[in-house]
Amino acid sequence: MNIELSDQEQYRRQSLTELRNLGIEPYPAALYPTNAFSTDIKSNFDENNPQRMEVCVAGRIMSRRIMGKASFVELQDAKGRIQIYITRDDINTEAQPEMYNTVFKKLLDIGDFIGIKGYVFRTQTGEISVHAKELTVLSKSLRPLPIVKYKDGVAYDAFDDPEQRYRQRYVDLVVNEGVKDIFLKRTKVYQSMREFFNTRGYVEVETPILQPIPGGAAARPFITHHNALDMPLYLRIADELYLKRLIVGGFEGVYEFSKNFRNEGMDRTHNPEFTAMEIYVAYKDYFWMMDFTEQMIEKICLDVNGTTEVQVGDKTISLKTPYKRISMIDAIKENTGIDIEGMDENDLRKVCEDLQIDVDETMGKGKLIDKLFGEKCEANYVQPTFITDYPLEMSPLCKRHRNNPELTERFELLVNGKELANAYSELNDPIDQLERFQEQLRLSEKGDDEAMFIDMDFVRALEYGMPPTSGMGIGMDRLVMLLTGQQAIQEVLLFPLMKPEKVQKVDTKEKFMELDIPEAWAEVLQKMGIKQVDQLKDLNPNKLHQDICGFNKKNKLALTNPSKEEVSQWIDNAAKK
RNA sequence: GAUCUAGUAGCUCAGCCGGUAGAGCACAUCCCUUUUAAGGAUGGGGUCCUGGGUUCGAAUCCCAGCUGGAUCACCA
Repeated sequence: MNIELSDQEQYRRQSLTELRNLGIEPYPAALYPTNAFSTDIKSNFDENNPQRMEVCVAGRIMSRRIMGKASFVELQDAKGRIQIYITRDDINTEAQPEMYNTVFKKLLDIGDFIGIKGYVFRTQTGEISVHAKELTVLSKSLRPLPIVKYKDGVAYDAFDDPEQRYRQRYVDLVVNEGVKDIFLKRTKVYQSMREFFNTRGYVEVETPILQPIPGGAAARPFITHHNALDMPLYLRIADELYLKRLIVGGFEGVYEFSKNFRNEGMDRTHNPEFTAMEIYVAYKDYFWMMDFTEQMIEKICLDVNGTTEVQVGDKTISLKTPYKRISMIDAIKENTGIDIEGMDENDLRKVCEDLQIDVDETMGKGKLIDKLFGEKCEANYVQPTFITDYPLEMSPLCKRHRNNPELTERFELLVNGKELANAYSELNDPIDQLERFQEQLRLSEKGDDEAMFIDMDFVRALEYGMPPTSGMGIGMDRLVMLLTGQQAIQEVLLFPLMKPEKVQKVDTKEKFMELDIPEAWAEVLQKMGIKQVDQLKDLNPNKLHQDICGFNKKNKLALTNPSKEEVSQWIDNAAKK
């Protein structure tokens, strides 16, 4: 028996063998003809119909209540749970007379998949259940699931360690109520957004994830290497520049759900890979895009939640249109009382210092204003608000404001004090674009490691001419967080990035035995945590001798203790390896 | 990256001033035909995260590390 397995795992493996001995394959190949889901059975049940509803269901055993010759099983399928009533005389067959007492009661466990054919009825306590007439083993589970019980929506013994939940999301999905719902809603958000774009005739496209120049955003990229071309490649940080090339190419509107990768810190709102949606529409400006964005969000919220209100923590947020619109300068005035209109870099630095905001020499005018806004204003916009007209310097891909050359035609949509969407009237003047890129290069030389690279092909595309265009990007993960009331991005990503689990290498018993260690003692060493023969060579022979003799005594193994000389010979043998 | 905090049975957790490790669920054995966080009785199960140190003695105290979480920093 494998010493690495817990007793429960060993029992389950034993049951597996016994099932096979009884002629029952625990992992059958044939399809199982299910014709009903738990939730549908419950909602379609009609007590007054004298005709029994025959069903065939399949799922995982989540709990068992065994009462002698009769038992109740909670079966969980993709949509929910249904109770199964099983009696000995109903499921035993001539071919398998031990179906109830041995197979069901002894060899099946919580977590196993079974199929049930039977009819729907209501028990004396009123629960709609399936009366089993036939039980089929569909898949044996060798690891015990965490047992989570629910009563009146309260979870008992919830499986709630975030590390285990994210690493073993499959377990989280099986045992924790509501986790699957978040991901079903995530899919609905995508469906709803696609529908919104598709009905307007915009085209979903795919653009490169491996890029020679990571453009379209200010962020540190992941770098990788292409062997055949012997050149560096970057994982995309945004798809903006590619989508605009498509507008140059003559598409009216294009959009993409873009997996982006940014080599930055991780926390409850940042995962190294995340999904943004970006859309670009020709002949529009950012005013049009504000209308478009708020309509889109309202629609998605209604489709997903059936209401325009969402609850995030203790805040209720209304996503009903129209949303407040305020310029960045007015927002700063509104929150700090300071009018920064017309200030130069030095004035702004002084304002920041007066407000005790950390600033440094590498920050240009744009970054200073951004920082000022971020520190003093952003968190105050809980209800959806469009902040408009950002400083030129921090928006190198955005068109200059039609009335003020210091500003750009840009907005961000803030909800719950955080950026949700970002949009421009896109810069389509190729000469201005090149100058802005060059300004970014100067910032980069000044020490701003997020300043953008110059993408000359993108400039060349603009030189062929891009129609006036408005573009918008929205963080899909953040949107799903908002619509599901989650406070951590890890809760809306099926598999958030985690540091790799450390798995200790385990040498086989035989490897220990090669060192002239008797089999019984090899097992003892492994049980004591010496999993690899390499570990032996650094040990003190006296201490090891005492330890293993002590282990023998403590665990009443009744083994004959080896001599000190034998033990030190083991260690010598290990050192020679 | 910094600070704080946590890691004990398959799961959720107790375990104070250092003295042979506990509970509930799960599991095993036996009894029991309609129960529902569902029966009853009995029982098995632990590298107390890892490695050092202090001590006669460490799950407990100290140091370092690993892995989470929170806060901050960073961050379109």
